[in-house]
Amino acid sequence: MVRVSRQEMEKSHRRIVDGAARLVRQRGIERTSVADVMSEAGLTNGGFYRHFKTREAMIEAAIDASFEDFCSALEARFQDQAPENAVAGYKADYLSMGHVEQPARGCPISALGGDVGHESQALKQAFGKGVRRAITSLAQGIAGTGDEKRAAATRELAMLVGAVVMARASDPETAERVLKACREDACSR
Amino acid sequence: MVRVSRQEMEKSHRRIVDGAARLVRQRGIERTSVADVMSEAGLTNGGFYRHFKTREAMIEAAIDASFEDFCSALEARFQDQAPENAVAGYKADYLSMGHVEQPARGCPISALGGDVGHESQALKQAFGKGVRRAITSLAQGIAGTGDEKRAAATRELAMLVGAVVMARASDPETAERVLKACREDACSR
DNA sequence: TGTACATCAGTGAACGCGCGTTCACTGATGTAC
DNA sequence: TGTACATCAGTGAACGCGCGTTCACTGATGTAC
Repeated sequence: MVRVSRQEMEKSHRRIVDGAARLVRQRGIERTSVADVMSEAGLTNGGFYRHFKTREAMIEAAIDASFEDFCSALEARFQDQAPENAVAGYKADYLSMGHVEQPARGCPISALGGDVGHESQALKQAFGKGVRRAITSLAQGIAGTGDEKRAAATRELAMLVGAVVMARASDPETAERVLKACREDACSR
Repeated sequence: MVRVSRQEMEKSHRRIVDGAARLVRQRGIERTSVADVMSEAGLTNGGFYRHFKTREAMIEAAIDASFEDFCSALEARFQDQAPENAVAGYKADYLSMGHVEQPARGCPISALGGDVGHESQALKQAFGKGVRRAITSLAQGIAGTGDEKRAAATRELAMLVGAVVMARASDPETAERVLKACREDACSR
């Protein structure tokens, strides 16, 4: 089988993007090769350029997909429960060893932030858009008004991101301590 | 000139480690090649293995040197001024665009955290040691007692790290907003 | 609806290129007498 | 202190290897009549 229908091609495309979104969060952007992504999608490397002009274009799609994955889940929390509970649950999940050990489906900010810092302006633009969306979502569950609400959500998110980045980069014992300290945050409870 | 004296060799070693400590923070661990580091030290790639057994051993030395650089500067602040002023000054510098744009001499946690998350246990151990040292230093300037003091310092550091990671990975406008929101932190003032 | 033909999704090999590491070599340094 | 020799810091080329990208090719899909 060589050529597939347009429908099949769209499915392939989605498999490629979804796989890339998981792989970049798991392994990091630089350790995710075109061949890895294609193989994950059940394809071979040669066909990649029917879907993307360059590897960087795929990375951008993967960043977008990661934020879509993650932010839509966060937003859903606010549909299902009271704002305080939504934020509390979010923080508990975010600051868990499960999240630290499984970045593939987790927050793209902690998983990709360090990497994107060394990437092009185009990727930073895509990432910044995701960051603003995450702040907007989180602000729904924070007390305060207008700008101050957004600022408080930004600080909250910064603490979560910093905690998970430190935890992932440290030995397990230090990681646990960092998470624990941040779970005890009295400031926003 | 081919062989140099032991004194000269020690100087070479220091140049290699210091250069590596700057390069990894500037470009990231994966984008820092052995040849880059040697060239920065005024040497050629072939001589590298007189100084380190593997590239990873050099990365570990670079992590240690980065934390030494950074933590000793932080500790010096507490020698020179009152604890509250020391922390306030530290936070202002940390959350500046200057720090965001110049990672080379800045905090290794925000610069390397994302990278080290994908590295070996040995590197995570070295990194975790640095994280604990940074927390200990910062705790000097935080109110509270014992464990709670350390926990508060950890949260503070997490917010700083998260803010700079997000700022570096975002477009400039988003970066400025994130930094500003975190500078307004009312919690620990 | 059927036929003839152009299109193009996917294959698998090949291309340069940069990387970490190895190696034979050089000649000043360090040491033993 | 001088001499003879072993050591070894640094050089520069070479090695495999994995990577992003290109390419000729295949044959089912989509289209025009």
